[in-house]
Amino acid sequence: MIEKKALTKKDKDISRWYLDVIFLAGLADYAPVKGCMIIKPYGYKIWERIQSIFDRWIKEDGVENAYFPVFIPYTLLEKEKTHVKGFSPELAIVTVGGGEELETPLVVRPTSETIMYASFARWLKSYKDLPLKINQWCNVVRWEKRTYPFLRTTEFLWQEGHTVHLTEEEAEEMALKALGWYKKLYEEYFAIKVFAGIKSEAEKFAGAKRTYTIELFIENGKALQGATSHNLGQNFAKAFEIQILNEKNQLVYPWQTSWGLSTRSIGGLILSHGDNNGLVLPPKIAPIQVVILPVFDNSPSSELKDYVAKIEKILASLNIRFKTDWRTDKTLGWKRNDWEIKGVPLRVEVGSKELRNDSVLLAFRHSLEKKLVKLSEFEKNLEKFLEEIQTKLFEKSREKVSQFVVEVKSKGELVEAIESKRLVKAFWCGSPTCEAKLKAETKATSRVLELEEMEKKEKAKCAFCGKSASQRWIIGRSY
RNA sequence: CGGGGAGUGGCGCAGUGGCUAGCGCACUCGCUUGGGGUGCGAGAGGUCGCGGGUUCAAUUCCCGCCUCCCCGACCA
Repeated sequence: MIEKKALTKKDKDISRWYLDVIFLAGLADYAPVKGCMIIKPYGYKIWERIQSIFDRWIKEDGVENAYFPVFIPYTLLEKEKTHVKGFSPELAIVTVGGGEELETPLVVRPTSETIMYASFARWLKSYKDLPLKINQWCNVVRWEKRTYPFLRTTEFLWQEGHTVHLTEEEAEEMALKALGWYKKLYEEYFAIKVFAGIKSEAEKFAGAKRTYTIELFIENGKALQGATSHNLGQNFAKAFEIQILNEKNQLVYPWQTSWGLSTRSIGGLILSHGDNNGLVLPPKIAPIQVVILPVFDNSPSSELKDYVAKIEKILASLNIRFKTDWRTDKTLGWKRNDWEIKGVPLRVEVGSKELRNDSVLLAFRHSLEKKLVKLSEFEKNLEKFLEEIQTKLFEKSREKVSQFVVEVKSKGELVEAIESKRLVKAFWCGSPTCEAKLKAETKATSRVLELEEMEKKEKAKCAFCGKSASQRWIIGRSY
């Protein structure tokens, strides 16, 4: 194996590796604005895959897409006090427009609760108008002090779903449903094992009653929040005076949710499956599932062209996303490396040898294994091969997670586990005071209380402060 | 906002008080090669971050400023 020119080894320096992969695979590029990035076509295609999958699910549930302005009057943002307090340190504010000082500064949206709910207040009059389910695919801006491509950029793309319900139960059900979509997206499509559950008081969204989260485990021992879903209670309804008449002709505040998934998910995808040769994309999310690599001298023979056309026809009939690499200005070895860095799940090599005995050479990206198969077998088993890759990637992810999450009982064990870059599962009291102390001493915070754990009520002691605790939380450092 | 580092062709870097500022990668053209990042030749590309000072002469020394990167506190 030839040493990659610029790709750092993943196990040697995961941060450096991560940046190398992003640039070498052509996912993104730096932008002239600090903290912002350019998402290049190959990276954007991944986002489009995510969009098409998720968009289908929400529409099936009756969610409708809409678009609200990127500018939010500052006065509007101030209406929900906890909300503005949570976001004010990271706001970008426009004070000049058309060469003149603006009377009311405009905030570049960090999220759209406020501007949407001001409209909802005007739209909703009756319980018959409910539930209202609106989603928007857009960009948002949060002026973070430290940025990192995909994982934390000043501007990022996301979807934000916002719903309004008559009852608390319905809103809670919606928040959990959205969480379920995210879990499904990560586990079944990204092939990443995740923790789905609830956030602690200290970690929840500014203005929410309750925040649900999807947490990913990353090999450097950190946890990455992959998506969130909030049960907003009636906090925003009260702040924005959303009032409706119920069946008994009483004026009531409805119950709301909001939930989001951002381009950060692409960062999680890169980190979860990538290896020393670059990106590894699961077939269900890969923009290109199969790359055909013809092998020839000088120029391809007409026989080879016909043979490749035959393979292309098979792939098209199976609805496979594929590409054929006819480039002549790059050598075979270069092209192999290129597709490996790009993480294409399956490479199909065909040259005179394969042509002669009616076969194709398959190279599996996730295992780096090669296999010579008859063309007939290729056609028959291709979908199975792709499914197997998908399954194996998920199994691998699950194993990695179980290996790195350790259960601890005492403070000593907890601190030691965090120090040795593990995520911890432990009884924890959930109090903000305890969490602040935990963070000060270990740099770790509570990540999530898994849904299955929420039901449990055991008599135990908090592993950190020793006060009574009844549930096991996942605790660790975060990205 | 605290600590550290760096600004020199597109990218990564070297270098020098003086005459024509280099190297690798990438790029263009020609040939060569092609089953794991091929090799050769020719070529294009630079206000040496900005401003000031010292000097016969500054990319090089001095002062100021700006920007970026890394490490911490804040975060989808």
